[in-house]
Amino acid sequence: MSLPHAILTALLEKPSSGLELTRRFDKSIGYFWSATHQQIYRELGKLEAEGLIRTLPAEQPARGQKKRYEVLPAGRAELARWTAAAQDPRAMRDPLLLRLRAAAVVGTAGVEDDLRRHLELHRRQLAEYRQIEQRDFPPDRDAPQDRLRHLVLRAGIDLETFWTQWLTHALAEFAGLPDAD
Amino acid sequence: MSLPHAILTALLEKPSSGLELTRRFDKSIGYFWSATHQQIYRELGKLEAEGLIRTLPAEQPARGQKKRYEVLPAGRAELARWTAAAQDPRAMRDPLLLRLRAAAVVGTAGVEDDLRRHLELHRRQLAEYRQIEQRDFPPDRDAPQDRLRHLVLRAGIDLETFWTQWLTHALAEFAGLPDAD
DNA sequence: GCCGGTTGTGCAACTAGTTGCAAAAAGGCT
DNA sequence: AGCCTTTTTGCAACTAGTTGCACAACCGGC
Repeated sequence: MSLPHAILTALLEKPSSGLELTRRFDKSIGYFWSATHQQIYRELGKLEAEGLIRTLPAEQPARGQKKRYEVLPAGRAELARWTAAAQDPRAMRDPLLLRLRAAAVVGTAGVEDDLRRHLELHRRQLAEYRQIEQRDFPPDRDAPQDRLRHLVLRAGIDLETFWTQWLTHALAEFAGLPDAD
Repeated sequence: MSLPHAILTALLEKPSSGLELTRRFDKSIGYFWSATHQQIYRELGKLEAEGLIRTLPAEQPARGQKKRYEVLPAGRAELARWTAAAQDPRAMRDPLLLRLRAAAVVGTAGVEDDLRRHLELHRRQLAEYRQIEQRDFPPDRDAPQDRLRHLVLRAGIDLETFWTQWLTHALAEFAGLPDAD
């Protein structure tokens, strides 16, 4: 039940059309909660039907026409409610770790290359986060909103750092393993 | 498409009934790929229909009767194929980080308590992993299977370590924030 | 010998997320 | 004006995961 709240957050940060939201879910918010444009359009429809958001009037509404949405008071209230409510951490599901478990049983052939590829991807993501940090969070700014957002970005940075380190370690381990069958 | 392969891996490690699998998905494999018993039973049916696993004969099959499954050669081949195939890392989705983004907009009321709760949960999980490490991976054992499984466990340990550190840092940050509204 | 809890299996209906495709509008080209 | 491409929105059908419940067997106590 997080997608609607991700959208409410994004719209509160800045009212947007479906496509603009889609773009923003490819970065920023999307780094922590990814979504495709179909999910977004469908959810926008639901949220509007529930009275949590509305389209900004302005232009005539027609197919292929930009519709900009903004959050209504009820939407903000719902987001505040959800934010304050306790939630259990979601169960982990990581295909890569699963694959290594499988490789322990059926052999490691082919895995190493993909580990290298993943390492490269995580390095890239880490570099991107670091760039954002430099751009958006210079040392002097510390309004509460900035500190919270910086905290979230920090989690991203530290997670990518973990993956690059772990993958490096894993590849070193593979180098010491007998040949894959 | 990972659940069937998680099950194949578990069954190769040890042939089991549906319930035994369910129990093992509450620990071990389940730490990296969680699944409910309904998912498991359904998938066992599919895998059997596809000829990747079969029930061990032995007892008479009846409702409420333990059925033990084992992996057939086709199943092992499919698992090897999947293990070797390249896969993209899955997009991140973390409700907690999303909540902090939302909190930056609608206020931090109520979040802090839940952060503390999460910290406690992650600490517990970390302690459990460490115990497993001590029990299953004494310093001298280093068969390739053990090294791979240890590597996976290490990822779990490092991830939980990251979360406890990050949550600790987050709570410290909260302490320095103006009062939540 | 049957009664009630536990064990083991499973169906049905639901929510969440993905994939493939298409249609309306806008803008450029000639 | 007519055509082509890109932008923006959206439907439909699918796969994956969750929730709630049901039903049979088995196991103990009385």
